[in-house]
Amino acid sequence: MTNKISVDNKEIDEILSRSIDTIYPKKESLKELLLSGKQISIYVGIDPTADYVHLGHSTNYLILERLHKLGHKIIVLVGDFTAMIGDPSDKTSARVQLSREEINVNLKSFKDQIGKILDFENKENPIEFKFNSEWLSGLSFEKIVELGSNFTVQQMLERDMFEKRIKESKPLFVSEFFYPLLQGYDSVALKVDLEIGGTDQTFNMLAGRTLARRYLDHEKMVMTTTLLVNPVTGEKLMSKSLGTGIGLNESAESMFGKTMAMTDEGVVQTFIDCTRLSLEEIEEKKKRLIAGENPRDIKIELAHEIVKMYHGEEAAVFAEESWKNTFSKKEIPSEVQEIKVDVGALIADVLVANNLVESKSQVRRLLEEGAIKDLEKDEKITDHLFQISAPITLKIGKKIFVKFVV
RNA sequence: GCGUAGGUGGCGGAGUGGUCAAUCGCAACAGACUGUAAAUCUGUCGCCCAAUGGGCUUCGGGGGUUCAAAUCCCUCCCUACGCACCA
Repeated sequence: MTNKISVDNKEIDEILSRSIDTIYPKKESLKELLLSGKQISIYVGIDPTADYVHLGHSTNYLILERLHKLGHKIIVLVGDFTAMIGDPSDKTSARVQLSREEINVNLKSFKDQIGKILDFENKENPIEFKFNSEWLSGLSFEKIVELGSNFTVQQMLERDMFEKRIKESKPLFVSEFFYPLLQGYDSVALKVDLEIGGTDQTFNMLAGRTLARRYLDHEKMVMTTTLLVNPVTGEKLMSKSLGTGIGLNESAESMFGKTMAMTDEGVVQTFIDCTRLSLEEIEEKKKRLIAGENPRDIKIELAHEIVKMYHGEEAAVFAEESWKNTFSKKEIPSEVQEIKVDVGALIADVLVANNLVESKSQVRRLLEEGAIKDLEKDEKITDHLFQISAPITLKIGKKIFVKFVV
């Protein structure tokens, strides 16, 4: 296959700097390779246990999109084998062995979400999918021992994460040492030229670099991308556990709302990492912020841009309108989920039955705190025996809106 | 294998027979203030019950002692540290 490779200097420079933390061995080497006109192969790994992809992940895919457009070969590696081993640091969760079907379901969900960024339908330069169980499940113990001889325990222990756990007298399992070995071996099996991942993957990706050199005498480069963090506090902006992650499969409204709820300090970085706007355009926004423009308005533009990427311009306009009406003008949202209930149903029962609130105790607290409001009458509901006898639109807490019809 | 210290709610970490649904911190949730931002202040934070009260299930698993156990005993599992081992 002879694909035409673009060597657009400006584009390549941007790929090499935008959202990039470090390039190994160095930026110049990769630049040289990209300018050579040769097609290179690039891979990213994904975890098949999760069908949840968030905005933080999108950074890598936006870079891949650019490389793909230049004509390079993209490989998505599904870590079905590594996922099967499970994360030993989280002993509470059982080590799940996913069936091929479950993996396929997650994979489809992944494609639906990432398909908004990467062109999976491209026939001329198709994006390839691989599963690492293909080569990892057949590895002999001998081979694994041999792989292990490429690294020292000291190297492993230097990892921050391990060092920290030793210092804190927390368990560190031998199996955790296998991770970099197996992930590194993926690079050997795939014979790729470049791997892209977040900075948290640095060690594993570099292990692959070592192994590719040993076994293939091949220089595999590594590109680490910055994680979305609050530049002031250093806290992760996209954290599933903190509930701040914005999933790519969320509705336009929810995506818009969550973006607006994001801290101001991360706006510019999010533009850089999660949108396709040019750096010049982003620079403009930054100037406006410095000039003292209300960050909220820049954030609205960000939210609009993000929603547009995943739901289209029309939905973005609508979501923006809807957000402004609901939260700035305090109007009743134009689109509210409707739930049909029986006449006389108790409010607590209904809210719990529809998973809007996790327990009746929680409903009771919300009622006591004045967090549940009848939007049409504009009054708080505090009676725990409140019965729904006529259609009613409720606001529960800050962001749940629901209409009950009888 | 031996010894020592441990295993408590989403996390960290108190509590060592009744006053413990379990101090406190973080996270989370709600209210106020706002821009559904941040910061700040206030409150909530196992589940269930027409309920200033009552019931149920929790403190690694199982069994026991007691009117009463997170707290005592037995047993099993798990972790850290030290000793031993180190082909």
